[in-house]
This record gives sequence, C-alpha cells and structure tokens, in this order.
Amino acid sequence: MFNKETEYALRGLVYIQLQNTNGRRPGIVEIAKEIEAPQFYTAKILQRMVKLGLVSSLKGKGGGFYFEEGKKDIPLEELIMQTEGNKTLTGCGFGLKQCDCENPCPLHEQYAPIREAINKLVSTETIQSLAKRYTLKSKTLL
Amino acid sequence: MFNKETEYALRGLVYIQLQNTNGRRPGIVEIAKEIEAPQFYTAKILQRMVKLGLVSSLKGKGGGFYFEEGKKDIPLEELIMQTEGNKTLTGCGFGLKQCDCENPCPLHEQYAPIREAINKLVSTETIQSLAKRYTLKSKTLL
DNA sequence: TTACTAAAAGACCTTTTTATCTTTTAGTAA
DNA sequence: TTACTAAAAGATAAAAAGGTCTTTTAGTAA
Ligand code: FES
Ligand code: FES
Repeated sequence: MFNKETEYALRGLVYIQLQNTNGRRPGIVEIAKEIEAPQFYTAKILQRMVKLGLVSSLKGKGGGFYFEEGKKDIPLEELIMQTEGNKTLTGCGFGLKQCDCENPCPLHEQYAPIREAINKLVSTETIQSLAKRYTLKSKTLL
Repeated sequence: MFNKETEYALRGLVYIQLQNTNGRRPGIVEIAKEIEAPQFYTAKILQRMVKLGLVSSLKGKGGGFYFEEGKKDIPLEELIMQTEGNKTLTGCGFGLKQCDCENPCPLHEQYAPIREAINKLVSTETIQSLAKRYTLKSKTLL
C-alpha cells in the first residue's frame, strides 16, 4: 500500500505519540527498535518530519521526539503527501497521466470509489487517533 | 496504485485484446507507441507475460501478440500477482509483517474493507472485460 | 563549566525499479 | 530458398528507493 518511508514515519510518529501520553520523549534508538525499522534510516525520516513541523525534537540529555502541547492532530494525509506526493491519493489506477472523470479509463468506475474510501480514511484518521486506538487495545506495535 | 511494470502490462494486454477483436495482431513497436510506454521495457514485460502463458506471440512476418482462441479471460489479479506479488493485495496497511485479524493494527478496521474492495475489483475484472468497456465507449488508451 | 547525551547533517553505499540497446533466433510470405 | 520481419534474449545502465555510518552541533544535568 504505502512505501517504506511512509510506513516508518507512520509507525514512528504513532510510537512517539504513545510515549508522550506516558510522559516520555523517546529517542531514535528506542523508536527504531520498537517499531522494528532501520535505525539510521528512521532517524533521517523523523528528522525530515521535524523540519516539516509535523513533530518536534529536543537535543541533549533527556531529549528525544515529542508533539508540542496543544498542537492539533495530524491527519495521515498530511504525512503521505510529504512522503509520496499525491499520486497515491489522486492517480489513475490504469496508469493514465491523470484521472479524468470526463474521459475515464476502463477501471475508473470501479476504482474511483475505492480511491475515495482511501482518501476518506487518511483525512479522517490521525497519528493521534491511531495512537489512542493502541492505548485502548494495549497491543504491541509489531 | 500499481507499479510501472503492472501498468504497462495491463495497458499492453488490453491493447492487444482490443486489436485482436479487430482481427489484428499488434507488434511491440505499435503497442508501446499506442499505450505511451517505453518500447524495450514494454517488450521485456510482454515477453515475460508470454513465458507465463498469459498471452501468446508469433514471430516473423505478420507476427505479433495475441490471445489464443478459446482462452479463458484473465483476471487482473493473475497479472498483479506476477508483477508485484501478493503484498499489494494482502499486506497490512500499517506495514506490519502481516495482517492478522486476531491482532490487528490501528488501521486494520478501516483499511481491511478497502483492501477487500480492491481484491474484489481485481478478481472480477479481466483484461477482456476492460477491453470490452473500451470498445463500448470507443475511447483512446491515454 | 564540564561531561555527557541525543539529535542534525551529510557523505556514502546497496538494492530495486525502470529503461535502453544490440544480437540472435524463429517464423512468414513470396 | 531467399528476403524479410518480428519476437527472444540478454547485456548494460540510469534513476529512485532504501539503508548505513561518521562527524558535528546543540542542549541538559550535575
Ligand atoms: S481515469 Fe483511470 S481511475 Fe479515473
Ligand atoms: S493488521 Fe494492519 S491492516 Fe490488518
């Protein structure tokens, strides 16, 4: 469904939110280990997320990644647009240059509703709503 | 949605079916040009499809690609499994090693129905049904 | 202010995907 | 049987994705 970068960012951010709720600011070594992702690659990705303002980080002793108090929830869509652009969410399933309802490909009628459902999912769900769901069910992240 | 290989194979096969219906066996140069795909790459992909038995081809003058008379329709699923394996059709949306209904990720409840819809689409639609839809609407392939 | 800690930055590497080109082989038609 | 045609095969390569490692910088705590 999504590429590795999106997956690692998604799992990483959800883990950060989860730990923040417990009053902790996890560091990259811990995050990577817990979400079973390559440490340095995940670091690079999360650093990019910080630059984009999706999450914050603090250097030095006691530092780590965290979400600012009062920051509003982050829809998955925002993340996906940064990691893979809009092709996943708006592209034609048949590979045409663009999906054009006026001149639909033979997959359009069947595929468009599915793509709509995906769009609804990623605009409704947020990093925070996923984290909350984890807290409720208290499952592992793997 | 799908990768380039799948897209080129899909568009190529639909084009072949479309031309077959008109009593023609298109060659690779024509196919690539019509579906706006890189010629040699498309050739390689279609040759693989021939080896897999999804389509047939004939060398020499008057040769080209074609579907055997009486061959049964090819569901898109069959093509996708060959070009990208089952990850697209059965993988976990959150990137867990596998989607496990007993131990679902926080996306599972929302994502599983969408994945189901995709599976239904690719097992119901075939190269032939897509080609027929084109014939009916007489649209271009781009 | 020192020692330590953790992220930031960026160079570097590997694998996979996507793409191109040349040579060979097999077939057709005349 | 010759000339031609078109796919088959496979070497090569560019680009993108995925991943690793080292050095630097900024911050904290004691
Ligand atoms: S035109 Fe192909 S999905 Fe809309
Ligand atoms: S467990 Fe993630 S989609 Fe089913």
